[in-house]
Amino acid sequence: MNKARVLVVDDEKAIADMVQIILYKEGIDHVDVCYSCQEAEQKINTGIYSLYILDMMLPDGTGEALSIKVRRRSDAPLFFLTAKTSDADKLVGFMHGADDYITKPFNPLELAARVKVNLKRYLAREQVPQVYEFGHASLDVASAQLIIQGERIALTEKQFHLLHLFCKHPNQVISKEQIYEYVWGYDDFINDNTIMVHISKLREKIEPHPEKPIVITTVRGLGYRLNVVGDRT
Amino acid sequence: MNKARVLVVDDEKAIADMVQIILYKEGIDHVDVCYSCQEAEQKINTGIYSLYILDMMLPDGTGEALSIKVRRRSDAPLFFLTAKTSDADKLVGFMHGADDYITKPFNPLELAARVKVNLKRYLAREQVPQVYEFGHASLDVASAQLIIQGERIALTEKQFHLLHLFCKHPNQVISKEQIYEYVWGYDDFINDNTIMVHISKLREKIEPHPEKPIVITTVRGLGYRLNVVGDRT
DNA sequence: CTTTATCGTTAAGGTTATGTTAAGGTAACC
DNA sequence: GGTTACCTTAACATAACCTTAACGATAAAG
Repeated sequence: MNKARVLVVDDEKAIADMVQIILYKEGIDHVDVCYSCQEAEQKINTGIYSLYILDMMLPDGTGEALSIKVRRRSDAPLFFLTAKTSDADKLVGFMHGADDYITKPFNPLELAARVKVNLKRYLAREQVPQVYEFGHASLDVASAQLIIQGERIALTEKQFHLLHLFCKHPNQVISKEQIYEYVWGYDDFINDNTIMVHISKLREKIEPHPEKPIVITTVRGLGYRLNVVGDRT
Repeated sequence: MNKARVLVVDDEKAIADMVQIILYKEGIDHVDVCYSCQEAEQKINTGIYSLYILDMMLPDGTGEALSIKVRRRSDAPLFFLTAKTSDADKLVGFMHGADDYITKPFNPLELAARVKVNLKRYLAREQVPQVYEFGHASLDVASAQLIIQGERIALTEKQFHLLHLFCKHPNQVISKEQIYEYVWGYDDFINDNTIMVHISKLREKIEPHPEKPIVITTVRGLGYRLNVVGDRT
């Protein structure tokens, strides 16, 4: 939700700013506001937004006209803001292009709830399968499998958790205490050696030459490190 | 839109029937109506609906409880009907599971518009396959039958839901908790072993060599996985 | 209303993969 | 060269899993 970007267009500054504040309180940091169609069109053309809130009546155009431009750039959810006086017949037409509509004056909590529902649904759709790349291999988290040259290799539970931990913190030295805490949990004490054995078994699967590890290297006295070249964390 | 099926649950017969008529006028022919949770649960479990409209307060339960059961079977849009007196704080919580909420008394045109918007979006993205293919077999969802080399094999209810869950998330490790939640639900506690027995019986039907499973493989300590690509474990 | 069949669950016994331990070995650092 | 930290192999114990069979509930058939 935090990476979502919302555009609010309303010529009444008080309302536009209020919407911004409401959404900000809901943890949506990027809320852009503008007060005219002209301004709005430029921003719409960037296509970076995950949700649009458009007033129906603007001094230099209509929200409906704007919505058409939005739909050319994006299929993100689109809300209309409308005065309560507008007759209901119109709303059916408006809803054709919109995902929701809010009548003024509106309940801030309702607005927030509707925005969040739509954002969640929209953002969920673009979630990609989580795959970490490192060196010549990659880890498919969903299936708990290693992928090396297209071949899928099974991992045991401990091996998977171990590798998953490394993938979450690439190029970082991870101490045995951290490993122990993440993979085994707080309660039990286990032998140092247990970790080493598991590292060893893991290296058999991911290292081209397990006797000379380059993917997971040991850092004496500190821990282990997963080496990733093109690191995008 | 004509193939859409909508379920309306409200103990006030007048309202439920009115909703049915409104939607009928909009060209939605299949609108099922029921007046209690008990009735509703049976219909929900069929999972055939493309949209749900649930009253919050029912004589034998809450709409929220029903929504949980809906979400186990379907990700179709879900509306809440609520009395206007309900304070707005609650609505935020309710909206977590819902896609929209309507306050009574409601504007028929608004209801129709909201339903159509959500149906359109859902049906457009849906393309829920009626038949899932995996390995040498496939699952026909409509008839709850396995198809192996043209031969149709019956599945029991639990076997079907189990396999359906796997088909929805191919190549993903599914934990016993997830299986339990989807197939059995929150209410009861069941033995781990129950799941194993059902997996076993399912394997008898779909595996070429049940003693050496390749379609549904177990991932020790994590769960089970349906393998749809030609990979071995 | 009784019988039959089906299905889901439980219990028991067997199997195996997996994590751990222990022991001998190797590389790094002073 | 001695000490420390780490690596690897193989054996072992066991938790996790699989299967069979029996039981009880529920629905269908007689």
